[in-house]
This record gives sequence, C-alpha cells and structure tokens, in this order.
Amino acid sequence: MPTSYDVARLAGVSQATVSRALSGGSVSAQTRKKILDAAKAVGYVPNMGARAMKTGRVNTIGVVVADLRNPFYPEILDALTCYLDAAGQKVTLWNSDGPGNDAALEAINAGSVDGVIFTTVTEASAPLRAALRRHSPVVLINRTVEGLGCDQVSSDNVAGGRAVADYLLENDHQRIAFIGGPSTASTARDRFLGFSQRLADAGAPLPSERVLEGPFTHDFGFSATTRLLTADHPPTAVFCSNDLIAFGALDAARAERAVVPDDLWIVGYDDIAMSAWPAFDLTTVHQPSGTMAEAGAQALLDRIASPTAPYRTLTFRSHLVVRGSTAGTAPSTP
Amino acid sequence: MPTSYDVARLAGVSQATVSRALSGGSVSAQTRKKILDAAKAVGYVPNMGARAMKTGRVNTIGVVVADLRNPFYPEILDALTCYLDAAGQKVTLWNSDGPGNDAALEAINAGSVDGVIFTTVTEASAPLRAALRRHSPVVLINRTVEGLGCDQVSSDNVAGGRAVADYLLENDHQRIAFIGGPSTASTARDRFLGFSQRLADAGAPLPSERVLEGPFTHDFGFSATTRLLTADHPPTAVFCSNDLIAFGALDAARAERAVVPDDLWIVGYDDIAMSAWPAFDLTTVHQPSGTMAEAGAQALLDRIASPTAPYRTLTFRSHLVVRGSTAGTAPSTP
DNA sequence: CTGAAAGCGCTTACAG
DNA sequence: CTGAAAGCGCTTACAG
Repeated sequence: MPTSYDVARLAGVSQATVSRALSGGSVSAQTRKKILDAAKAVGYVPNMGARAMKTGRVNTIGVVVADLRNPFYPEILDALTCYLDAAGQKVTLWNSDGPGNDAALEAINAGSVDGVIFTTVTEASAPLRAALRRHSPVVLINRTVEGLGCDQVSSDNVAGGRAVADYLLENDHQRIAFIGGPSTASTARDRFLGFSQRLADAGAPLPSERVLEGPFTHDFGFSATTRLLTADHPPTAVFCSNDLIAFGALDAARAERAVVPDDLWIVGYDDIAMSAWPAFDLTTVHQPSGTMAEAGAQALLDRIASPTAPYRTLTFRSHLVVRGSTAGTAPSTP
Repeated sequence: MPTSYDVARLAGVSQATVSRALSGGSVSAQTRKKILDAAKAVGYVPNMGARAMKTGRVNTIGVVVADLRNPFYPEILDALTCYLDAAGQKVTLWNSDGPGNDAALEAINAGSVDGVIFTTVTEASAPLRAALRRHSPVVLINRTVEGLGCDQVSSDNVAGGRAVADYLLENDHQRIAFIGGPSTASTARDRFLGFSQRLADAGAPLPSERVLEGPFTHDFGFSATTRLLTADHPPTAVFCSNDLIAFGALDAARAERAVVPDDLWIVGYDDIAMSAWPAFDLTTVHQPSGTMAEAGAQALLDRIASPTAPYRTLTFRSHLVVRGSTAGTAPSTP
C-alpha cells in the first residue's frame, strides 16, 4: 500500500503537508490539488491504524447481538448499521450470548472500537462494571439493567404489558395465560410485570399453571401453547412476550384445531414486520425499534465525545396494534 | 489506558520483554509470571492499532450484506460471525446494496480489515476489479460473478431450479409460473435458468406472462401471485425463487381462496428455518447456508495467508425438501 | 502556508 | 534469556 510519503514525493511536498491536505488542515488551493492528484494517481488511502494511534479514535463502534434468528434483532441491526454508516463509523459485530460480551469490552481497551452497544444484556458482568467505572463508552439498547451507571435505551415494557392486560380485561376474558421469555431478560420481566400486576389489580390474578417461561422462540411458543390447550381448562387468551413465541402459539392453535380468535386470542410483542403478514395477522405491541436503535447509536456517539457526562435513560412509548389474531375493539385507554 | 511501558516498569523489565512475554516469544518462566501479574494488575491490553502497524494484520474481516430483513442473510451472518469469532477474527459489517460495497474495499486499503466477504454481489464494480488486480483478499458467498478472478462459494442454483422443474413435471402440472428475484442477482438468474430450460426441454416452455420478476420480498410474492391467480388461466403451480417470495405467494393464495396445495402448489428456495413452521410448511430447495458461510470464511482466511494462490470456486449441492405446500411425491431423481 | 521533528504503542531483528 | 533501538504510518504542535 502507498503511504503519505509516496504521495509527498510525487507531489513534491513534505509528508506533513500531505497529511494536512487530506485531513482538512490549511493548505493552499494549488498545493491541495497537486496532492489530491498524486494521491489518486498512486491509489493512496490513509492508514487507519496509524491515524488512530495519533488521534486515539478508530471511528468504529462495537455492537453485540444475540439470536440473529429472531427477526427483531436484524431490524435493530439494520437501523444501527445505517445510522452509524451515515455518521462515518464502522461497525464491529459480536454475536453471542454471555461471554462474547466481554470480548467487546476488551476491544475498547485494545483500541479496536471506540465504544460498544449491547442489545441483549442480561446482567452487569464484572468486566462491564469495571468498564463503566473507567468511563468506557457503553450503551444498552432494548434490554436494560436497573440502576446501572450507563446510557440505556428501551421502550416502556411495563406499560406495554399493562396495555395488553387492559385489552383482554375489557373484552371479558376469564382464562388468560402468559407465555414469557427468560426472566434473565429485562424485557420479559417487565412485560410480565405490567401484565400480571394489572390482572391482579383487576381481581383476576394469573394462576401459576397459566404462566410458562422459556426461550424467545417459535418452538417454545408452540410447545407451551400445545400444553395450555390440552390442559383441563384451556385459556381463551394468551399473551406471548414476543412475536416469535406468538407465531409458535398460532401454529399450535391451528394444530389443535383451535380457531384464532374465536377459541383463542393471541397477542405478541415487538411488532416485527412479519406480524403484519396475513399468515399471522398478529395483534401485538409495537415498539419503535428503528428509533430506539438510532437513539442508542447517537447516545453512544455523545458518550464517546463526553465520557463523564451524566448518563441518560431513554424510554420510548409503545402501543398495542390490533389485528386478526384477536377480535376485540382497541382498548379505550390507548 | 496502560501501555506496555507501564507493565514493564511495574514488572521491573524492559518494554521489549513485556511484548515478548505477551505475544509468545521466549521468556523465562519467572519473568513471564511477573509480567502477567503486572499486566493484570494495571489492566493492560495490547493496543491493536499499534500491533497492526508492525504486523500488517488487524485480524478483522469485513462482511457486506444487504437486506437483513430476508432471514436468509441473518442465517449466513450468524454462521459467519461464529466461525470467524472462533478463528480469533473480528467482524466489521457493512449493510448496503450497491455502493457500500466499495467502502468495504477501501477499508482493505486503509488497513481496517484484512479482507472482505461479499454475500450479495450483483456485478463486478470497477473498484472490485481494481482490488482483485491488487490481490486484495476478497471472497464472494451466495451470489457469484461469472469468470471473476476471486474465490467464490455458492450452491448449485441451476441444478436446484432443474430439480423443481422435474418435480412439477413428474406430477403432471400443465400451467406453471415462475416468480423470480431480480435478474441482477446470479442466484435468481441461475434458478430461473435451470427451471425454464428443463421445462422447455420437456416441451412445456414457460410462457412469458407466467414469468414475473421483482424483488426478493414477501410483498412482491403477494402481488405477483395475486396477479397470476386473477388472470384467465391461473397456474396450478408456482416456483418462487426464494422463500420470502413463496411466503407472500402463500398469503396471496389464501387471500384469493385458492387452497394450497389442492388448487396451487407453491415451491420456494433457500429452506430458511421459517419454511418448516406449520404456518408455511413450504416445499423448498435446501441450500447449506451455514456450511457455505463457513467455507467462505475459511477461503478468505486462506486467501489472506496466500494472496496469490489460484482462486477456487466452491459449489455446494442443494436438494428439494417436500412439505405441505405441494402434494406430490418426491422426485425420482433426487 | 509549509517543513522538520516528535511521538502514538507496539514488534522484531540485532547485540550481548 | 533480555535490552536498546529502529520503524510501522500517521498527526500535530513548533518554527520559519
């Protein structure tokens, strides 16, 4: 690869002037032209590693996702890469549950990335706490950790769960079930919390045999719903804590010859694009995943610029989207 | 961030010895221990940018994807990140149709990545050709470019299309349609090629009004199928050049009250995980996406190690998976 | 506006 | 086995 010295020689100037011309320093118009021509002629591109050593910035953001097979994450990742790309940042991707998180944190120390966005944090690991103590730029999107000293972006999962409870109550459901993701995920916990509390407040608490917890997958939605429908008093409505589980529930209902929504109402969470497909036509809680991703990306860029600024918690509003997997009118208190 | 000098001071050795101890050079056991202890004490992690300047390697691979909303790509990306992670490589992601490709190529010149994997190439851009002339490490996965001088990994899309034609012919379909992705994609072209040639060979060429081309989306599958079903002589079978289009076709068939498979057979391509869900139960052509991704990743690592080795073309076998969206027996020549 | 020089944090021959 | 020194390719005060 050609270096700035090669360009300097060809343009008949010093290497320092080449650097200035290419990184926006003050250079005379004709010198700049000579340099740009020479750079193009030799195919020069500044070496980012060398630049980073001086500037201390690599213009690269780390993103940690788990479970790309849940379409919710590709949607987040899509928004994230587009936004960061437009901001002139590269994106380094880690795909992992658990320990891979720490690799991303270490990459901050190694100067491979300027900061990290976590989309699926489950708890504050020791390395994460250490990184925050050091004011390493870290942002949590989607899942959050209560009281953790860093910027966090999510939607109001408690209110979302509550809205579903209100909706089912207003439509006179008596036997209601909940199929939830793992309680290690704050999203699953919060949705359950809002949902179950509102039901309890209304004097119709969820019996434990109608609360099933498992992974955020179609498989689990299918098996859990099959179990519910083949029990003695099958529910008339089930709230699934994400859309993937709800799709599994829909498939299970069909397999058990339960008509949706006549025999069983099914509600999901996330409103991923597929939910609107006729094959599912799923009533679900919409959260603004793209907006959340962008807000998180911007929060990280801000954090990198001001490592010791007070940290912020952004909570976006969510709302119920009523479709064919339920038959009721929309809730009166939206 | 602490540097190797900080560690050296604490351990009472020279900076050079620290570097040796941490990058596998020969150091006495007790010196190594002192150094590792000191490194841990100050939280030292070698700076990757500085290391890269000496070694010329950043241990980072660029991956270019487009259309993360097609679950096929997250499946590829998942396999890719897991494989490269295990190989000690970071992954830099570009998400773009078209021009973003060139950013990835430039990143090779800038020393930000050691090589690039393209998953959705449509043609050989001038920068791509220039990069290959320079022996920049580049691998094409999934979509290919005929005759391009680089490693390419795909599955046999022509044979896949042919297998679908055989299957439909053996089950006596007379009116057959094809809904294809954009002809800029080699996959769409090859699947159509194998399919249409085999039909023509059998004396039943596809009439042009039953060949529809558009994007690889559910929307397009839906609208195209609606058009086909509301025409004068609706087809009895439709081959969609990916699963997403086929899902749209299934939804359209239901909307038009055409029973699948009694009135209409639908066949997809890719065999993404969702195809097996009861909601779709789609007959489709399986391609080993995970294996292809791993082969492509390894090919790139090999290429980086040997930039001027002869380039290789890997073509994996595909096979028809018969499910409920068709009713026939599996083809006699698998 | 331009150039000479220092330094970012490593690795790696080269001596000892 | 260990240390002194050079150099990877930039950016950026500091002079002029």
